[in-house]
Amino acid sequence: MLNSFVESELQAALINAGITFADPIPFEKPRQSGHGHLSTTVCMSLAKAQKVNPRTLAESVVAALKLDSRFVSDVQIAGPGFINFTFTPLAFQSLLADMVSAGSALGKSTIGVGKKVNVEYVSANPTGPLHAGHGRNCAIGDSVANLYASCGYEVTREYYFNNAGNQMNLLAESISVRYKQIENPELPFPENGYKGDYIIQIAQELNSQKALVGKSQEEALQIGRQAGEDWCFTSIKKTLQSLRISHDVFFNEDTLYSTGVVSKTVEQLRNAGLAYEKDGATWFALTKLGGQQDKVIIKSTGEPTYRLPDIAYHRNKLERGFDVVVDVFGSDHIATIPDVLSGVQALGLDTSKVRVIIHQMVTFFENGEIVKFSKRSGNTYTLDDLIEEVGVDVVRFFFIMRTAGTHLEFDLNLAKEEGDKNPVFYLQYAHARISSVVAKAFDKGLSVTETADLSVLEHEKELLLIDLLSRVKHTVERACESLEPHTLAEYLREVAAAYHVFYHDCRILDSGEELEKARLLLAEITRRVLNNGLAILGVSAPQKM
RNA sequence: GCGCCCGUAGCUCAGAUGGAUAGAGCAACAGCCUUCUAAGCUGUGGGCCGCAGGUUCGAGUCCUGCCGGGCGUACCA
Repeated sequence: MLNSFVESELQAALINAGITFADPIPFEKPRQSGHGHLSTTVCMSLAKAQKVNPRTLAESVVAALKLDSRFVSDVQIAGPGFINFTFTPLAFQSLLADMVSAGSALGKSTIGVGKKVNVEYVSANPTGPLHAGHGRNCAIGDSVANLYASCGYEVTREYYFNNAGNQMNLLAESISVRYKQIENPELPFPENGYKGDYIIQIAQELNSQKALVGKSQEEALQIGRQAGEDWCFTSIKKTLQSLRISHDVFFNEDTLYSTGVVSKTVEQLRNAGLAYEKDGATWFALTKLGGQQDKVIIKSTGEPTYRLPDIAYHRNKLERGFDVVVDVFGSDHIATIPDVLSGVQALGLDTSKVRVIIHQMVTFFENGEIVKFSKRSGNTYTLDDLIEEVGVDVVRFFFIMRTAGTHLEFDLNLAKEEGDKNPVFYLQYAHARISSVVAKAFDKGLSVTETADLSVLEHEKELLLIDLLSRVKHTVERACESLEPHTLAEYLREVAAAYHVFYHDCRILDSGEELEKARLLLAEITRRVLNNGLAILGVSAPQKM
């Protein structure tokens, strides 16, 4: 980035002025072109502590500033105390040269090297196919995992497979009734049972295999339950596969019981005086930990509530030695997080390693109308349906392009539009355009030459593009650290826009022997940035469109 | 009631750690292809950044209180 030409010099100048400034120096890109290429507000933010006028401080800093005039052509103090820098084309060319020599490491960071991160996402209950709304969790989680990988972390992608608990009983019950209804259609279906057609399908399969013949009710439920779990697991995995998502670990909830982690956890909470019996249930004394109210962790029926296995599961993840443990949850799970973290902390584990992404819900719109989906009504709009309708690239991009904290309006009409209105195509088109030029250059015997003379790149649009491209690593790091993949999507849109402008104003092929090579290389670097970025978002980068 | 999230252009949304005249896409209007992909580019119009205080040299951004919407607030997950 352009910062690199002035950052250490500014530090030195500040020290020279008797000021030690531990934080990184704040830089920003001025909105107005008259304010140079880069700006710093460091004098304004330091002025108060130093009890000096910010402009005066800026003047003494600038006076002490020893900059390389090959790279920096102008330094101005402006407004209340901004220092604005203008750079020479050589500075930009040098940034581009760095990106060329970075090779396959372009846009990759090393901030996570040697660290292990676990990203848990999707984690939908195996009680049915993934529905369209699940797509947001899938896309966010997978992109975050990709971001961590791009930053050098060793990433474990994990799916918490909730195959124990009440909802599985309900699944078994639903299948069992559908099975019996084959003989006796009048039999009432459980009011809160899973009403989707897939339940009928599973029941019919069991029937055709005669799997329940001669079985007791209890055995039948068990078989139905397993059949349901298997069906859902297969269905979910298939959907994830078409979304280009592959988990390293499917963590089965029931192993928390079979390995005794759950009972051990209850025991520890009891010993710590944080669990007690009341009304036949076991309660978690959250009020002792600053919570609003105590919560049940084992029901009077003897079954645990979701909190207990969740605590045990987080304990398990932390004990596996991850430096960072990321959870991706929908906002409907928001209440559980503080409870679980309190529990984990009470067990003596370091919860500062846990980072939670909470995304808001998704509303699907079509023809200006809200489309309502109810998993249990049978009128299920599945993620498969959505993928089939709009394509994987659109699904992944639409779910990632907004900040997780806001409600997402998924415009199905826009998503289905295969043209300029659709924001995904804007990015892909830029990539395809570059690929096309590179291919065309190849046809005329010209290939991308990494040793091209970059000194011919002086056009304003070329410099703007280079400036933007040089921010790729920083953007990836920031998106990763803030767990906000949408900032990468936004960045890529800017890159595509800057390329389109460059492409429009600066002819590449036949622009002159040296210029042609240099511009072709610039285009290729842009292509790599787009390609890598799209890969992080799980979107394909087509050669042709 | 309480907790968390969100209120920015007609619509959908961006707005780095507080910075200079608040941005993009869509929609509307007007231009640009005998030349590398017009799925592109350029221009015009469009705003009490929910409201009211506060902190600050400076607030869309931080604090408080309202108003409006969402999600929670289970011996469901």
